[in-house]
Amino acid sequence: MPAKKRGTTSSSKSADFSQVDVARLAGVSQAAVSRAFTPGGSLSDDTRAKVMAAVKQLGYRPNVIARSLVQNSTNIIGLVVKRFTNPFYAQMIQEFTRVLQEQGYWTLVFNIAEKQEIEEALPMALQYRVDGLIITSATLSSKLADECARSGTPVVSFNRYATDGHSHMVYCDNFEGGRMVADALIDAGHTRIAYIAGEESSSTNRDRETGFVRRLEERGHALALRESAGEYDYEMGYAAAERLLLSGTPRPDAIFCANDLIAMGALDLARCKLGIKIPAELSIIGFDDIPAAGWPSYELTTVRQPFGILVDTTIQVLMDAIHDPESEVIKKVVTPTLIWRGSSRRKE
Amino acid sequence: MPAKKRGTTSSSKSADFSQVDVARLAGVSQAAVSRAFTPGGSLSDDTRAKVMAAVKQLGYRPNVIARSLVQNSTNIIGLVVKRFTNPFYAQMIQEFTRVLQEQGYWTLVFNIAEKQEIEEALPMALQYRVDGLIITSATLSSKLADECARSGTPVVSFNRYATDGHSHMVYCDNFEGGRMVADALIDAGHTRIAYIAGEESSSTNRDRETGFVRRLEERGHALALRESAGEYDYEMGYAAAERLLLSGTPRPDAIFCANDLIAMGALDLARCKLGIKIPAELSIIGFDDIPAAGWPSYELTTVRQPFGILVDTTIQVLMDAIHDPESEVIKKVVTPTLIWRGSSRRKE
DNA sequence: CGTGATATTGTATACGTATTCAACAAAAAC
DNA sequence: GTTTTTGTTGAATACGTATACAATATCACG
Repeated sequence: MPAKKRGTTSSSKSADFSQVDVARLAGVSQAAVSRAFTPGGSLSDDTRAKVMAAVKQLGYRPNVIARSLVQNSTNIIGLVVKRFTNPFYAQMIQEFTRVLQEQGYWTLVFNIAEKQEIEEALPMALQYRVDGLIITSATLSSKLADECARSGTPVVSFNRYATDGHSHMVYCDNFEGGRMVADALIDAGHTRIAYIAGEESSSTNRDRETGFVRRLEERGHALALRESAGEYDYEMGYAAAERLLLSGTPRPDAIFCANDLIAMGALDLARCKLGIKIPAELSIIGFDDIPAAGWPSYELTTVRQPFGILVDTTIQVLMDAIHDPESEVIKKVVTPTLIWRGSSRRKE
Repeated sequence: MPAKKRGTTSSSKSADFSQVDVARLAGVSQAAVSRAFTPGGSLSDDTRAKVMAAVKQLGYRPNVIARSLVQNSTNIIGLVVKRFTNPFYAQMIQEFTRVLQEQGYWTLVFNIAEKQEIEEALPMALQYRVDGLIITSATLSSKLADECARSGTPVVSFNRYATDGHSHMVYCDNFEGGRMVADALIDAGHTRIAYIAGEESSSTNRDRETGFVRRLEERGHALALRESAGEYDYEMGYAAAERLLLSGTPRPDAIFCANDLIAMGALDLARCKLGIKIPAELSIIGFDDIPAAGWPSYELTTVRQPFGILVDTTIQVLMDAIHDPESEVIKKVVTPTLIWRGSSRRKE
């Protein structure tokens, strides 16, 4: 049992040892103990050994919070995510935490449901003095962006535009992805082409749709039908497809869906509930290339977001910004790839 | 531009204001500013107003790190997860961060790949002085558990046993879940029953399998075949099912898979590659009830882990432990439910 | 007006670390 | 042998906050 207790309230945590305790036991100064834990700290092998012996004997562990206070750097990155049922984002968190850890950073997750909740979560992240922020599925208000800039906290917007003048950006070329799908469907001979939107207010949806529709028009086609899922999830995609396919108008022969989950919902509805042959009677194309898109039950043609590259790039940009706070706004665009699978007809 | 700069190195962050700055501007003491941010702090309306005016003018934001240092409490919970491709765990993180936020806590994620990495990650969590720890998909070595206990950091093991004498536990009754599946398959008239294991070393796999096999034996049946996926993911399940179904021995008429992802892999292999009719020729049952299990393309019969309850219970246990550090080890077992769907035959 | 209770405020200190500065010792250079 | 360089060390201070304690000011009540 530790020889010393601190704190008076019963709810306080048990005693931890400080560098002072270690120093006393080792017969050196507190500064020496600190230097023993500082890479490149000036310390003789002799005292270092004495310190380490005392450290081991006490089971001392440095207090990162105290270090963060004096060094004004926490080694923590704030990751703001919108509530995700989408495997794409689950995979993202997975990947972000992993790569950040490799670089010696830890991830504090802020989970926001409503768009407006970011107004509360982000100030909290700043209060924790995170070294940097990654924002997915949300856009910073200019007021928030200013606060980040003022506190010197670099921000990278992931898969979103940011026009605030401070945030860096890394995103997939959604516009180009939409164009690819338009070309693919026209080339395959489709004539009644539909689109199912995801979350209407998201820039990803806007860009995918705009690229898609523009390219259709460039090649003399028009969008035959449009429906909105409202969210990027399976159930909403299923329901939207139902509205689309039972609307009474002539059935489309191809649907481009704003993401894979929506596409899988649409595919299941068409195939399982309406008995439509995929792709003979209806082509369906998604966006993201989540793992399930490649499963034999779906064989979903889709636009692959190279998320390994996206994540790595995002973290690289963030690291650069942390080490050079004065740098200009960086903007990296990653090009997606069309992955041909069995849910869409090929060129004849 | 802030009137004052701190730090000397070029890489230091921009100036933030401290309570001292606010106090000077408001013409009060630093303590008064602190009290203005302390709920129930003794302060007159007059000075409070002066403080708040200065706060607003400067754009002051409290430094949670400094507060954590003096209060010896960070309001951060460490969440240790094993690298997850499994949607079940993605959903968990989602849910944990959400509920913890509702309770005023933030989540620091530690992502470990290899079992042994926890030996590095966990001390780090302790260095950050987290108020509590939730451990999923891993077991604490007794050495680590001791360190947590010594530092007074409560630990809840999620869906794992912990015999270290300190960790609390919340888990689903996997043993009972296995029994349910055995009963369901026997009642439906199956005679050649197989099992595909997940990660062999996990207690979840062991319990599901043991419950399953024991119950089979109790009712006079034996396990006809056994194969191991090795991991809890789709690809491994697909491959394991291939080995199982092409092994040359008479084909099983039912397979219980250690989780849904494995089951979906097995189902896709059987149906799409081998052309086996599900459930007429082969019943498949999974475990977890992930969202995709209910999709019309799979209609997977499965054992539902009530993960909302699991998460809520875990956090409740953790909160209790934080507020009463001297409490005995708590162990909560949640009972799963069998969800009947189309991938398995019903009783005749 | 006096007295005690109460509310408000400031001073001083603590939390655990990193780091500057000066002191000193040892070694190297001459 | 002296001077210069280099390497080690401790004392002192700073980081930004919370809080115990003492010192007031305010008020109620007689």
